[in-house]
Amino acid sequence: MTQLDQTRGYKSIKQVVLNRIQDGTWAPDSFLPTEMELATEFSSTRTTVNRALRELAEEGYLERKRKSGTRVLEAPVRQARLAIPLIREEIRAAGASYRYFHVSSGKTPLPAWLAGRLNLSTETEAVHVRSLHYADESPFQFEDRWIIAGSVAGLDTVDFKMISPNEWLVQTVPVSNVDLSFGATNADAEVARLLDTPEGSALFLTERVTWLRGAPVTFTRMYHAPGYRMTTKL
Amino acid sequence: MTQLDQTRGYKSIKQVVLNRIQDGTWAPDSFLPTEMELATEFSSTRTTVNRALRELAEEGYLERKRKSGTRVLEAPVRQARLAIPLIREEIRAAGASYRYFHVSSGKTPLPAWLAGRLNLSTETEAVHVRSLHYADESPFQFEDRWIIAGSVAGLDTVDFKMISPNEWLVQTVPVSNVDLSFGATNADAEVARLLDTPEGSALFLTERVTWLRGAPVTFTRMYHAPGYRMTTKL
DNA sequence: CAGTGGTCTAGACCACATG
DNA sequence: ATGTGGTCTAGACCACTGT
Repeated sequence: MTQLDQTRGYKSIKQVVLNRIQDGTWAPDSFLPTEMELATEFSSTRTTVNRALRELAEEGYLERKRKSGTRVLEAPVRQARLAIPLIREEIRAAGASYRYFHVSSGKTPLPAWLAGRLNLSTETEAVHVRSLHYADESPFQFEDRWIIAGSVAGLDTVDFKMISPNEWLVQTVPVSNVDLSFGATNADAEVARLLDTPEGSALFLTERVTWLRGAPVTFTRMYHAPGYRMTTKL
Repeated sequence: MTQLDQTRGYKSIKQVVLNRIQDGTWAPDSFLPTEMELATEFSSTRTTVNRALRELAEEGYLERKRKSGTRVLEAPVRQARLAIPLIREEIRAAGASYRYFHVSSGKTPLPAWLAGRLNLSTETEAVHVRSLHYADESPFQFEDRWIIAGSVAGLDTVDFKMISPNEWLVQTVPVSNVDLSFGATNADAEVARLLDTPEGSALFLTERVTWLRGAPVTFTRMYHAPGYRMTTKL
């Protein structure tokens, strides 16, 4: 089937295997030869074959199980990798200048819908920050954020008129777990005003819950200005 | 800083390194010891340390360069992995029954905007298929798809009244590359009618270009019914 | 129990980036 | 020129799982 695969290395093995899947040599749901057999065929070692197959499995093409072997997946579970940059970086990367604008902030008990969602008491206090992110003087994103009081040290002393909550949290809570949700929503009167768009415009909406060691730290709704696209390549 | 890391293996090394990043032992923008040094510290080999660091780099925590070494990234470029299931599976997984409905199909030259986007001549012929995917008798997604004539064998003999283009393509073109784009759009009159929603509703929109060996095969716009959410974890 | 992938070791050479 | 990560080899033992 394949010939002259004289280039060496796990990458070329990956490519050959992918080609054989694409051209049907190894049909969906069928099993590949064992690592040992492939190592012999490619005049390589099992270690190298293993890396090639392991990566292909991670990319969603193969399923590997001890004892049974390596199987070609029928409908490859395609995975997209989304990069989630800081908004400042995202805007800069698009070649625009970035500006942060503070709309409002203050301490308040969690609204009931959010307390329920985070599985916290409605008496939990939070800092509610609303802000705008501009790209070249056009509103790019409206950010509506709650930060749970007591979840992060130093929260009481931050002035969100000066620094965006995102930037501050990234500095303060370097690594955490995140739940993301994407959807669409019609702009209500206030969001429309803030984003300088007609009421009812379809906005791309991102919701994000950040957890630190199992406890929620912050919940954010981000409303993107009309026309925003989130893209990915596989 | 860290103690009693008696568990062995590249996974435990990953965990220890992550902990040291989180607790500030290795601050952002600072350099880690070399693989050799870490191998000594963990009583392991460079191969094993290499795997741990390689995976952490792939997950966005580290940047590795020959000669300079391994650096802790300031703001980890968080990446989300989105699973892109077949819509039939997505609906079934949500516990609803799936039904496919054919709206229209026919052969036509590519519209200019699409030809430009795919870098093809406007004289290129394509099959244009429009269809609906129902979840429990509610419209779930409207699919507006062009399939490039000649890009796939057997296209002329398929009856898209019987099989959804997605299902057919998955069977026919097992492996391919995909560009994805997500956004929001207001429902126009026709889409509103098809999805049984008021005109102007904010819809979550997915656009997808599928490539086979560098040539475009199909372009799809998928309009999701109001309320649709795409979720993931980091 | 036996077969297959998962991982580790010890050592080597190579590729690339920096001084 | 030199240091660091990138990868390969050859061999070994282990862990899971199907029979």
